[in-house]
Amino acid sequence: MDLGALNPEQLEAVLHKDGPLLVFAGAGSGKTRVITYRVANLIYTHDVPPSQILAVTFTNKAADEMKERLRQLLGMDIRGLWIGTFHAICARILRESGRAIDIPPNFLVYDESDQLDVIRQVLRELDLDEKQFNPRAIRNAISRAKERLLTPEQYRARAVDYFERVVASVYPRYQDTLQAANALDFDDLLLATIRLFTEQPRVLQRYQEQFRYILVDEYQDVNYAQYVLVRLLASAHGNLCVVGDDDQSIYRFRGAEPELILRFEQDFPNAKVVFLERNYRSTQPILDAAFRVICQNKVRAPKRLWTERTEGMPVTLTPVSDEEEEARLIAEYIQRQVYLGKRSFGDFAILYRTNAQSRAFEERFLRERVPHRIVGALRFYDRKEIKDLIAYLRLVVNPDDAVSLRRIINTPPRKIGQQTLLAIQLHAAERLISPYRAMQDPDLLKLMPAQAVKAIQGFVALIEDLRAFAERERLTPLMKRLIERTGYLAWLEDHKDAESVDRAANVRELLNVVQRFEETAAETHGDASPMAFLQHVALVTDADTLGERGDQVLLMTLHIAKGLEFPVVFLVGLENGLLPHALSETPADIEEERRLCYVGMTRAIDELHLLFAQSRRYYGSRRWSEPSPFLRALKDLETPTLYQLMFSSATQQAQVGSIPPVTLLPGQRVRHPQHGFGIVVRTTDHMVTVMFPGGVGMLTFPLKDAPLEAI
DNA sequence: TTCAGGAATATTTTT
DNA sequence: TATTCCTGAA
Repeated sequence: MDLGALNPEQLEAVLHKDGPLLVFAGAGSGKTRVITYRVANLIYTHDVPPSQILAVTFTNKAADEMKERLRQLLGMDIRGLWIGTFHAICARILRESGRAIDIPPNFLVYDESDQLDVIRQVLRELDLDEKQFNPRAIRNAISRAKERLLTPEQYRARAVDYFERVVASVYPRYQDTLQAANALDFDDLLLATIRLFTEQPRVLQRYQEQFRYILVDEYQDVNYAQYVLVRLLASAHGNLCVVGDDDQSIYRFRGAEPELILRFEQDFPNAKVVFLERNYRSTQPILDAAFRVICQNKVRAPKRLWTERTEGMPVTLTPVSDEEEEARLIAEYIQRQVYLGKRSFGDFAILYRTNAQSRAFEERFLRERVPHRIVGALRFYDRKEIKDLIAYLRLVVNPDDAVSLRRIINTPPRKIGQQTLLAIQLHAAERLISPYRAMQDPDLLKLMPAQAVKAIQGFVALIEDLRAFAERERLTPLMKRLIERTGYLAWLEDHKDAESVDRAANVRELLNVVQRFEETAAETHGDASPMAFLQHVALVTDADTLGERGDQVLLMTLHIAKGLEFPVVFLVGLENGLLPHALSETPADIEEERRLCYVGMTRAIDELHLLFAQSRRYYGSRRWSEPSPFLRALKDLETPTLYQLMFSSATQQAQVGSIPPVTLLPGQRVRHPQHGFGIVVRTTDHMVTVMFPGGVGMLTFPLKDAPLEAI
């Protein structure tokens, strides 16, 4: 193993063997390299068996990449190594050892939409109006409670205001419903593992002995429950290495506690602390701009990135009139660069705060044939038709799954309507059995009309047929039979509209996905059971689906962009209300938004372009916006506009050519007799567009006799 | 029970 | 602007 490629700080982190270690790894500081070398060094130099190492990553993709790099680095079988997200690792522990606290190994993982379905159901039971009590807000409140390890009773005791009291009444029923369905939500995976470890000390001891070395990546995004879990596992031997960057904590809204990384030295006294501040990614101008933004935050560990790439293009800052101009300008810039042979499409990324912002780009790029890909907008597994088929599979694996049953009992239509379903659920609730069991209960059937009985029995026969088939056949044939027997594909093919054609294609694609899953499972972890597939479906994230990059412009949210890098980054929508988002109120919220801005800026390798629009469409109506207050930090920087950049290079290109002389170039400051000071943002052969501050906005004049004076 | 069409309404990031 | 919700007709 060649350690020569590491800088002194990286080497320090890699060579540290026993005891707590905290690595502040700034953006682009070679963090992944440090982590993989550290693990490799433990195995290679210190003969630590891979099975004694636990590495927690933030995404499944990060886990896969780490595995791959280690395999290359060590050239050996590292299958024994435990690498994965908190959720995946907890699920694995619970399937192995959950029996000890009465969790059957075939539990399902409920995702957010399953959770919402349960909450709506509970609200109905409690006769509460879901218009008045937003199921999403309740879900979040329950999730926050679980992250802080609060049981329903403890939560109730703390509930103060009306909303909290409503949550307090939903929470226990929600929990009972999940348990009855043999399902765990994301938070339960952690909660149940902690419960397992505290109630069964011998189980804890076993895992403590197994995981002699623990490594947690993205420690700044760890929540309280995850922190408790790590402490439980690491307390025996103290060989805990955490890696993170408080400046890149962007999941506070999801319960992450960036304070934990700042507190690490108190939690684990004698911890060695290493700062990785040398940046291998960006140019100095990019780092300068990013630092100016992030150092405005009050709560942060002082540090500053540096680089040897002292030369570079200036960061640009461009006002545009609206989201359409934003998209048009960027499309034009990209196309010029590509056609001049300077870049390919895959070098560009557009980063934004909210998914809705992708719309304008999508439309423009489609029209101008700019190859692009929107990352994570709609997960493959979130499509209705895929969710439906997955629901069938879930029901086959676990017939008590009431959420899935409700979802597909009448999809495709099989004459089981609202009335019938209500009768089934009522009967189930009375007898304390799951709806599926109720459907097999003669006591219920004898009360129902013959037509309904026939429909119900048909449905039960379908599921039972698939269950029997699943006993002896593998996943792919099971899925094939499922699609055929449910009549799902045939149902879609009946409709000839474009949407149904799309959906039918997705259904066929699902078969490919299943097949690929089986193949990779055979190569790696070995488990290709329907249950393993379901867990995979529940735990894969948007970032995981990024896959190999084609030669396409990538569009994604700032959250998804974390950990990635691109030669040219456009950070768009830098407006007050968008970034920072209007819903962030407290100073801590604003600091998180500023970190989000910082994360976006530090994704750039060579060029960083910042844009903000003067007005933007929100749900059909146009709204005016101010530039983001974060931009004030850049006021002393030399920041040309993208227009200036394009024009100066265009004039260079065409010096011999015939571009008419223009006096009012973009970026030129001008004065107008009525509107006063303004900046030229766009110049064509005949027209000039000027942006005036103070709500006046953009005005266009004929170039020949514009009432403008250059200043 | 199903489905079409009009009305209402949402409004951040996601393991 | 889209999606979801709701109503009423077949």
